Formats: sequence, structure tokens, C-alpha cells
Amino acid sequence: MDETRMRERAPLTVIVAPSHASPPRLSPDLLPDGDAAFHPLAAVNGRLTPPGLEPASYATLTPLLPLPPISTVSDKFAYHAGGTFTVIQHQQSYASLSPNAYNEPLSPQSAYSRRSVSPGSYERRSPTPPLPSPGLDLNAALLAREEQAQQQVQVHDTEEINTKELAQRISGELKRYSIPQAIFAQRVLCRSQGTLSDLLRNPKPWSKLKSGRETFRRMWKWLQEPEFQRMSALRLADTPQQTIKGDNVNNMQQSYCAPRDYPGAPPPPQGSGLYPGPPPHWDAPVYEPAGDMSCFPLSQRAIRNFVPINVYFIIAGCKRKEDIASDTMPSPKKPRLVFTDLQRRTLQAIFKETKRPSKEMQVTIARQLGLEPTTVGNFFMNARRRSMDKWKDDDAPSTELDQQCESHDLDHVPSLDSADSEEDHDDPDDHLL
DNA sequence: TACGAGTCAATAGG
DNA sequence: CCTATTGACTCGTA
Repeated sequence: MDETRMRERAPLTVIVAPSHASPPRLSPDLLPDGDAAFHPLAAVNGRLTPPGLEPASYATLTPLLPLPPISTVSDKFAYHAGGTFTVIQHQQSYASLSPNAYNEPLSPQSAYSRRSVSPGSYERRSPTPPLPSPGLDLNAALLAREEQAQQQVQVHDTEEINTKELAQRISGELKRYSIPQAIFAQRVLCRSQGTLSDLLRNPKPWSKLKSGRETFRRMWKWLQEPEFQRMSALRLADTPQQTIKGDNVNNMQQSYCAPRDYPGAPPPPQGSGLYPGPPPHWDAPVYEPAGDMSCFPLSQRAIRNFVPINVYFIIAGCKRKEDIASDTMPSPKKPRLVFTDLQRRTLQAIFKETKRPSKEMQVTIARQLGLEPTTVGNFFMNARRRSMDKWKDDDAPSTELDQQCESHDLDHVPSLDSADSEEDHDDPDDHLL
């Protein structure tokens, strides 16, 4: 079984002492590569914090500004985003987000006309419901645009999204238009580039998402937008990553996708705004179609340091920098910890054996590797989360399957004894090593 | 308090 | 300049 497989490849054997009195020991002779044996309390990487001297936490060292809600992004926007999470549902969506369709060229113009893509494509889809797909009628689309002010459709939380396809679709669109992840992540999702990258590469099935659904909804909504608005969103709502730790879901309330009701906001552009020509390079000056979108051209650089006022569609409801804590001091940054090869290999090896080492064991491991117990805890926490493959079946992500995986992932309670039952798991942890 | 989820954001790799 | 990786932070739950 897996247990066997893992043991065969595990370069390290973890010996867990039965008693807390005698902490678990790692057998030095089995250390990866057989290099450097463990020396209790040795600072393997020279970064060991003296015992008893707890390194200041980020929180301590870097007073971070309360995170601006996704709204964050617009932290610097003078408007206050108070709107509800609504979005104008345009009709030029994709008939399908099947992987196949994803490579279809989607010129600015075609965005409006390519509605009826073989409806049949839905069939080939997995049990997972297809991504929500607005009407496909062109006229409807145009009408929608003309009446967008009123046609704001509330996106229901119940709407299911095929995250995998969505991710592929988004990836495709970003590539197609050479839209950097950082730009899309920041302006449309109010998220960091790294987060976007991770979401696109490892999308969790909708059924397993919690608050994280919000981010996918934004992607989805963006995809639903007409070319013009999509581009506008990318160019306008700027989010000079205010870097505030903790920007989590709670900050997403008013993010993108919600036409804000800010005073003085210009009326949304009416159907006249097809992108004039090929999508501009995000770094190059962009020219808005004649109309309400003023304050252009803007270069990316300019955008980064500029707070547009008339943002029509996507307004990252980020708080204004000033509101956040203008008095915040450029906190001394704690250098990012990077495990030494030995530390990483050892931790991974142990993880293979024990997904949930006991607190005691974690402390011991920490000592052995010259790491903080918290660091070790974080490692296992992250490892557990990242090792479990959300999609067992790439082609047929189904809710049923998801549920299975779910229960599969959450059936353990931390304890030394549980280590032996780990073989019950079919942990796809191969990539960890 | 411990965990998990969602992320940030530094930084490794190209 | 970009994307991928990943240690750690914040917040919600149990």
C-alpha cells in the first residue's frame, strides 16, 4: 500500500518514542544524503533563535495596517465603496469553458459575437455543473450594456463554478492578451500575484471552497464582461499593493466587480466601448475609447502611483492608503525563512511518515533542526494543506468526488498514535519530495 | 488553543 | 519582467 511505497522512498526514518518523557528521535543515520547529523539545538542554518528568545513575530516587528478589504485594492480610491456585491451580467460569456474552447482566439470584437459556441459542449462536461453562463444572445448582450446601470445582476452564492475550467480559461485569457498575473490579480481580484498563480495552478473544487469562492467569482465575473470592460478593469482599478498582512476574505466584501456607488462616479460607458484595436500592452499608454473614461492614457507605472477617479466597472474597494494608517512605520521586515536543504528534506521525510506530529514531536523536530516550533508547525500545516490533491480526477471533477476527497482529507486528529493510521490515506505527497 | 482556509509577499527560477 | 513556490500571518471555527 502507500505506506510501503512511502517507506521505500523515505530517506528518513522517524522514531517516535512512546513516552513524552523521551521525545521522539530522528535517526541521524538515516538523514537525507547522510550529511550532517542532527545535533540537538544546533543551528543548522545558522538562524536558530536562542532558546527562550522568541523571535518577534511579524505582528510585533511590523505593525501592519489593517487590511483593506479587497476593497483593499482601492484603498487609495477616494470613493468609498459601499455597494453591494453585484455585477453587470453581460451576455458575451462563453458558451462553455471547456478546455478546448479555451484556446479559441477571442478578439475584442468577437467577444461580442462568439456566443453560441456549441451548446453541446456542456455535455462532455463532468458532473460538475458548467460555469454559469449568461445568455448568449448578441442583442441581449448589447441591450444589457445599454441598460447595465439597471441590469446589475446579483451573483448568487449558490452559483457553482467549475474552478478548474475557470482557472484554465483565465490563464488562457491572460496569456492571450499578455496580461501579467500581477496586474490581473491586483486589479481584478485584489489579490497578490502569488495567490493568483496558486489559484490558477491549483484550483480547489468549488465544493471545497469556503470564502475562497469569492476570488473565483471575481474571475468568473471578469470573464463575463465585455472586452472593453475587462480591459478597463485591468487598467483602472489599481491596487498598489499596500501590503497589509491579513488581507483575507474578510476584506473581499466590496471588491472588484461591484460597480461602486461613489459620489461623482461617471456613468458607466455605454455600449460604445469596444476596444479600439488590439489590447494595449499593460505597460504602454492606454487609450480609452472616447467617452467617460477620462484620465488616460496611463502607463502602468503611472497607474501604479495614480488613483483613478472615474473607475467605472471594477473598483477595487480598497481603502485609501491614508485611511489605513498613514502613520504606519515602514516596519522592519523579518527576512523570509528559507529552509536549508537538510531541514526541508528532513521535514518532508517526517511528513511522509506522520502528517500530524504531536506537539511534543514538533518541538523535538524543531530542536533537531534548529527551527522554531512554530515554524515546524507551519510546515506541517502547509504540507497537509498543500499535499492533498483536491482533484483526484482531472477530467471529471465531481461533487461526489470532491466530497470523498474532503472527508478523506479531514478525518484525522492530531496525535502521535494517529501516525500509524496514516497509511489509510492515499496521500499524493509525491510532489513534496 | 489548535486547525484549516485564504492569502500575502519574499524570493527562487526562467 | 514574469510566474511558481512557500513560510507565515489573520481570521473563523470547533
